[in-house]
Amino acid sequence: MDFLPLLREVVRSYQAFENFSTPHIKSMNLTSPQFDVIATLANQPPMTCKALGEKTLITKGTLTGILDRLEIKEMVERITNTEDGRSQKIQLTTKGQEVFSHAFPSHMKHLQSAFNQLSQEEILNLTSSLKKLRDAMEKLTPHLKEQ
Amino acid sequence: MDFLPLLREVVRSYQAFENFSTPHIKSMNLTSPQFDVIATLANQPPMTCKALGEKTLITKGTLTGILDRLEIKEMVERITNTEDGRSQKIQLTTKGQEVFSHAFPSHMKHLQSAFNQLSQEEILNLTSSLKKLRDAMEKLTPHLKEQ
DNA sequence: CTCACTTTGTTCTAGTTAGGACTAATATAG
DNA sequence: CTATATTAGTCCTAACTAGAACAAAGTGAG
Repeated sequence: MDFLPLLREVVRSYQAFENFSTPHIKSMNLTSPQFDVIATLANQPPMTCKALGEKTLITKGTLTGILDRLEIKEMVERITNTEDGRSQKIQLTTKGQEVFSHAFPSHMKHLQSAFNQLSQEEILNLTSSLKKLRDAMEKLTPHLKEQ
Repeated sequence: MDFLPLLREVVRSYQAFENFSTPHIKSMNLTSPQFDVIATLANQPPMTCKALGEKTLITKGTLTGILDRLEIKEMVERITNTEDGRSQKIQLTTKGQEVFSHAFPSHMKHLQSAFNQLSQEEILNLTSSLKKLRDAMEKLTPHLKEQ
């Protein structure tokens, strides 16, 4: 019945993840959302803002600014969508792909050093327990009109 | 060895928590960090910004702005610290206490409806597994000179 | 005591963040 | 076909976020 310790731990472990992950991403001259966008676009056909937002869990108003900054850095470009005039498609530039090919493996290695400390079984159990908690909350969350 | 599903689930379940919790707090005319500060100050002797930041996991630069807004709303006040001229002590005003006495039980009830869906055993297991993951990351996080 | 170091909180900057108003384009009902 | 509704993305606002530079106050070694 006492869920407060779990609630605190959810918040704290998420923050611990951010504190562990973010400085490493910063050291490669990216922000966390920028890294997220690049990793999502990599090795994929160009996708719309909507699709990109759904995959990264970044809302549209936020995504515009992140894409603006990645465009300035010439890592991403917006191209016209011939199928639908309302939207554009987003894709990595050559420079964006080069950044990805270095930053992604490097960051995975960084993360691995932490996750390594859990057994495969613990990882699986934790994943499914978290999903159950997430489902419980999502079921009760007033929807969120998908961006 | 494949930790990506867990990583995704940590991020997603945290976001699900935010999406579930935040709208309810907003409906009481507070932001999540403001609620957090008020709940931390309630039923406690006045504390310094430093102590408040450590308890809420809000860094000092951020905390200044949050306290400014809570002061404008007259829910919190900064009082001089007679023991140390560098710092002040923060405390709830009478209005802040009144807001807390309504908002806190109401929000706990809201959260309970989600956490209720997990058994006590699941809650305990999840809490300790998350703590283990957090410890693994904190151990490897370059310190972070405690604000 | 005095100078160097540390600590506390504010200020500043750059970047998210969500949500709502808005425009342009598409889809749909009649 | 046409008026209406929906959808995609941008812009705007208010707030949070970390981190670094800063001033004021306290601490400690000599």
